[in-house]
Amino acid sequence: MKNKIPTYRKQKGYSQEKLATMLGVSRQTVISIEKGKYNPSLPLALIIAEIFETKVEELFFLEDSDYKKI
Amino acid sequence: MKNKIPTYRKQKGYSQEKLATMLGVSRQTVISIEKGKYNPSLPLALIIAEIFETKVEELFFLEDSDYKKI
DNA sequence: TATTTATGTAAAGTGCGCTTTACGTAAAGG
DNA sequence: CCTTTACGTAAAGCGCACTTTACATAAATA
Repeated sequence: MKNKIPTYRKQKGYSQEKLATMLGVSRQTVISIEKGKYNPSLPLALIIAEIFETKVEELFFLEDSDYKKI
Repeated sequence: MKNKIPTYRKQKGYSQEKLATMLGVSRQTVISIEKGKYNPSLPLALIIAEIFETKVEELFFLEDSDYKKI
């Protein structure tokens, strides 16, 4: 899964740590999600979309590998 | 998290097993997600929304308990 | 130069998403 | 009746989402 979180985050002028605090997760979690190391849970993805005033589909993108994994 | 999956599923005339096959997951997974026993992964949620031609936000709803858990 | 801010990696632990297998129940149709 | 279809519960196992802690680097600034 790829995502546009860094773009939206910088647009708002948030650091990774600031965003982590707003989301109620660790800074490591934000880093790992931005880098695509793993996928956020659904509740977390919904909250991220809420914070950036957009939709989950606008922020996260399935890749071929995602379809195969499930 | 609550969801509208049963409604959309019945609208399409799919059994839980049929939906599970389409999603590439087990029937147990569909049952558990519909009943709210646990949340689908983000890739799975995106694929479900795709199948029902709607958005993740239309299908899944955060509750107070979700915000507290994270 | 020393410190602060922002970003990144690594590694070990916990809980949950999803699987498989098995069993139970109710409705519908042969 | 008997079988099929659809839905449901239970339980054990695996891998990943997320945590915490520690350490590293580069840029900005005092």
